[in-house]
Amino acid sequence: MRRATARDVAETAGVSVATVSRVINAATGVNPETAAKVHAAIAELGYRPNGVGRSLKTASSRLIGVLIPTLSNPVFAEAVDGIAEGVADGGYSLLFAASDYRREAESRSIETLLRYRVDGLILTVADAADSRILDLLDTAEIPYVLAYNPAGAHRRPTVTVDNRAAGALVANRLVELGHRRLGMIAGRLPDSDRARARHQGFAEAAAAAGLPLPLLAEVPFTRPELEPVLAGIFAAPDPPTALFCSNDMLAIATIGVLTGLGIAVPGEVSVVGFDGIAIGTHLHPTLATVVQPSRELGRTAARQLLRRLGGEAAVAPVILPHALRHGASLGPAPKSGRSGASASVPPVSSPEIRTSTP
Amino acid sequence: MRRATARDVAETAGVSVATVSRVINAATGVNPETAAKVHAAIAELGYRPNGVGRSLKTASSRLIGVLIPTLSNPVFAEAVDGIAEGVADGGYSLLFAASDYRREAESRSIETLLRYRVDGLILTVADAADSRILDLLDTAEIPYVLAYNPAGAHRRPTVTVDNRAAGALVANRLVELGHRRLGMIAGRLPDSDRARARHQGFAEAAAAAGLPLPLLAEVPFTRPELEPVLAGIFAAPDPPTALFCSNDMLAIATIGVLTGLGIAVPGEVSVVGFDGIAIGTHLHPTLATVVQPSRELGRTAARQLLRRLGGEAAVAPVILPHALRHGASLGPAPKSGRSGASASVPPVSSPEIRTSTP
DNA sequence: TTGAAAGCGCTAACAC
DNA sequence: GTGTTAGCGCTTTCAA
Repeated sequence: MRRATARDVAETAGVSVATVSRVINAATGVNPETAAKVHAAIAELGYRPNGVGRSLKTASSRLIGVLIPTLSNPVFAEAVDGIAEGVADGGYSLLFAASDYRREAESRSIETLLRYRVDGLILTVADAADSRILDLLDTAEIPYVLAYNPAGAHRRPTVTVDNRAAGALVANRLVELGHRRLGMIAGRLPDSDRARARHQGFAEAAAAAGLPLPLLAEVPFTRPELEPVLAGIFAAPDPPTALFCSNDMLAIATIGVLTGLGIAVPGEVSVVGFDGIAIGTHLHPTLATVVQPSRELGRTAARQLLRRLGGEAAVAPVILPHALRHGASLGPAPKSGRSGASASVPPVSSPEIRTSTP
Repeated sequence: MRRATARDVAETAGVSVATVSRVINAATGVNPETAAKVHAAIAELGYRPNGVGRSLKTASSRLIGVLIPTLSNPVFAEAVDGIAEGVADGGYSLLFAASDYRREAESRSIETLLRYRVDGLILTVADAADSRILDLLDTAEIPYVLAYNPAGAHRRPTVTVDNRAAGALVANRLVELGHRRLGMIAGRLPDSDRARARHQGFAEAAAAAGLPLPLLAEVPFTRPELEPVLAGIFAAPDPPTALFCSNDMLAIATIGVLTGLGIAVPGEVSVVGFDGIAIGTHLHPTLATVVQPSRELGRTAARQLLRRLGGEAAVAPVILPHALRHGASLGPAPKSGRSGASASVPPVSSPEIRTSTP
């Protein structure tokens, strides 16, 4: 049976389609009796307004496009849950896509979302400062808000934390605990401006504390082969006593591999993650990490976008607070490491910055 | 600047809109030179076909609606990732909604998805056997495939595991380990037919082994208050020595609360979860659980739906294999429990069913 | 308060 | 191989 249209309703109710439209849209100026007839017809026919027809006419789809790297990382899943919450108030629905951290997929997915004529977009891209597709969105004046991507010279609207300060916070905390040889395990830096900002803050703070340049190992975001990487690092002389991982999933995998290699965490090496995924507190050892408020971040991004869609001019970046969560994966530098060099480490003091002030 | 339409492209290229449409849709029977002119015009104008117009004309949106309880549980996040993978091949996009386990939200969200004229739906509902909204979908002949919901007398297409057999598998394994007093912590049974099926299999197998009726505690799916529940259970005489939780998130929370109460896992009580979320193997203690292949489940649901959309008649339910994953949260029954009754437990043997044969 | 009619952007007959 | 045209379902002037 053909789906009922407004025209069918009109005929059944003995009115015109214009009146049906008015009733559906709760417009004023409809005789209550007429409205009742229309409602009766709607119920009788099981009529459901066709949003496609409406979109075509009104040039507004009530759709928000969402693009994130992957739902398999809880940090993004939680943010999307937050976005869904945030846009529901405005009566919007979510058109979803995942890029799997691939830049071509990023452009392709956004193109697809645009074909559906989404009213706006919420995106986590590889690099907010260097993105052809964002340039295109700017040119076409298509409203969007970034999530997680750092604010910067690009002046693009985003909701994020201060990744650089957070990276520095981790380095300073490690220094306080007596660590002198630091390392960072990160997803490929070109694929993540967040990871880059975290690394920058981390390296800068290490330098400021008079430490040697932290070791840096870049791995693919998807299915990273950590075993050879970590085995290599810890086979070399003077290995790091602390590793900062650019996200929690990586940190969890790192701890697993280290343990498998017979390297004690945090006895021989401390591990700190980033994101603060909920499960971290239940791990063994519990995961030390920088917590960012993902659900709130998603909600805020949604709110910002709706504001923009509501007519407000370009919205400013929002920097949400982050915090270092202590965990059992983080401990003091070993007194006698694999290289026994730690005896020469002088005590170091560093500013007590645990939480950013947004 | 107004968005370019096919008409603009036609004028720029000096052809008709019909030709533009043919070029866009890679139709045969277009002179290569003409096609080149059209492509040039498309590039010049930055034209992007309007999917809304197309949908209206073709009565097909190339949209799949997805409704799940929440993305905060990795079991669903992974499935959605799988769905996204699965529908991408067919050129479909995902319209996403979360019900937060609330039945009203379920109906409301599906109604919304239908307004967008999705071509089909992939859903996890509270109860597949008793759902007004599914009745409606059946009546309206709107293609859908359930995910996770058990197959049953309702004869609705679904992709799932044999939840009842899996529940029995857990009970039998517990019996093998000498447990005689079993308990189950579940999300509210009316809100989850999966949890009900798992409970049924669990209770049946316990009965078959001659055990007393397992204790059952139902808690809300969202932010369950486990502390008073568990404190109550373990303050009573003869508390269970093993708890089966209806999902991994609940199991993780349960272990946390038990530990906080000073009850050793698995020393005093064993805990087994359900879902097999990836992180489970990194927990402390590692989580014993029934693994279901979530990503594959999502992919399969997508494939089944596409098949249905491709013209095939009603698709049959698909039962994917499950497996019991051992973990440190599961151990033998304590020799001398809090009640010292275990000495009278006779040795029990049970069938060696570890994996279903789908 | 209600109706008639135009038209949003596209595709698909059908004609040439 | 290409153009003309009707119309998908809806909203929205404009008239009555």
